[in-house]
Amino acid sequence: MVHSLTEENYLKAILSLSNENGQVNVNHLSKHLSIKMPTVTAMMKKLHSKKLVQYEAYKPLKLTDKGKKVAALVVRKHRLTEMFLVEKMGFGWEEVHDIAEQIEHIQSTEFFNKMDELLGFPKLDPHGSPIPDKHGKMVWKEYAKLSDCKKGDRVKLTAVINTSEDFLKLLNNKGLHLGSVLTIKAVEAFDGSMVVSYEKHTSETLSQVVCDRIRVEII
Amino acid sequence: MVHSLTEENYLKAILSLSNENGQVNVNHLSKHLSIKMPTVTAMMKKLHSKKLVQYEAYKPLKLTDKGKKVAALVVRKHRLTEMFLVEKMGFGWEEVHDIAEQIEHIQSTEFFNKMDELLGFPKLDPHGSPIPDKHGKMVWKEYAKLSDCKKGDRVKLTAVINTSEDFLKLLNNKGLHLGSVLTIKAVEAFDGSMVVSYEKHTSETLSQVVCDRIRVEII
DNA sequence: TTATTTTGTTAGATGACACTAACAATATAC
DNA sequence: GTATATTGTTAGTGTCATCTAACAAAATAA
Ligand SMILES: [Mn+2]
Ligand SMILES: [Mn+2]
Ligand SMILES: [Mn+2]
Ligand SMILES: [Mn+2]
Repeated sequence: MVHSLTEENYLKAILSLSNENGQVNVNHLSKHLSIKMPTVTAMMKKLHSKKLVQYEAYKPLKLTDKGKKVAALVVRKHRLTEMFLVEKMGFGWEEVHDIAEQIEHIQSTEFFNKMDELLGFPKLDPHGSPIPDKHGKMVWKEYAKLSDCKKGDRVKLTAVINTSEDFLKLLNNKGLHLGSVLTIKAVEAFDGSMVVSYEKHTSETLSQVVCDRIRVEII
Repeated sequence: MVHSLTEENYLKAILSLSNENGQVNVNHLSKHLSIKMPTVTAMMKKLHSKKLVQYEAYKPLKLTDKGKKVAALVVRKHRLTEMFLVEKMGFGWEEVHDIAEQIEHIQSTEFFNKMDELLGFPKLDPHGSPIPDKHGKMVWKEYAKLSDCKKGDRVKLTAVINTSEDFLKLLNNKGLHLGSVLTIKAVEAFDGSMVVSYEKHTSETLSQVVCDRIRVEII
């Protein structure tokens, strides 16, 4: 069966909210999608009747296995697209999310399989997030938040948890990218900001909001 | 202003019908799009109110200059996409139309400009049709129909007027492609079929329906 | 020139997806 | 444990793009 662009966006949103927050309710979803709650409720009933979502009034939302798979396959198309745009078309990692948000709804398995092949079957997208396989299987390697690290830690930047243009441009401006190796020189108790050094940068300050969205491997 | 996918498809259809048939009426459009006439009438009123189509009840349909430009820019996106799929992604010319039909509606000028650049600003798509420029300007070089040629003519295949998978597979099966140089050995008066030779093929028969859809340059 | 066929319009309905207003249930604060 | 705030549902509307049924105009044939 094929699903509408709208349905795909709802399913993807539920998957991503449940990955980051655990529970998902109508209100979260409503805010995340900028769609009013009554509309969300109506769509949940529809997706429930299609057996994509477990929905009971006033209870938290859950994807069924079927719904999880559909959502993961949309995520696959999104992340393959972002990778293709960066690796094969020369876009910056800060430019690709909005385009991928549209292309993820193209209906053509050959198109995405060709991307996959041309990219050499990548495991991660340009922001360090895992690309689900053809069956919707996704392996999330558990990384640490930069904001949870301590003074003196040496860490490698492995993923970013926000793909907005503004956030990624900030990282570009500071010369930070996936693979950057940082040393934490100080953690400010007052505002949670960190002073770090990496490559040619001997002392850069990152605010807590920024550190919260950066994932690292401690090395 | 931005136009819906549906509106874009109507505008493109009017442009392409007026290029091939001269006049366009509600009935043609209805058949071309497989959409019932009352729906087409309603959309013509809407596009008229947006000043994209000149519409008066019972009169033939005409694009305004504004409508022509919008339509041509959709055609540009379609043809750039087809070219990109063939040249950069390794698809066959028979596989790309349906994918391009979807991707032509992606909203991102940078995406299509990047394609254009990576392709080296091509003038023609994989089927020999001209790619409109950024302003919607399209130059149609006037080619002859193969079916209008005479016995003894030597011609170069320059374009195909149908991009259905079945038609292009037939050409693939006969080893015909853009650039093939054919010699017309016979024209059958009975059914309009032609016997031609080219490359390693000393004698192939092409039916009139096929010859009608092939454009050539006489050399 | 009248009859028939083809083409086009109007009217009314539907499904998908959004909204606001009003009310109801659940969670939190006092 | 009641009061308040938050979250969620129901009911009723609206827009977009589609449809069918019925009728009307224009083109074609007899
Ligand atoms: Mn993204
Ligand atoms: Mn999307
Ligand atoms: Mn095409
Ligand atoms: Mn299209």
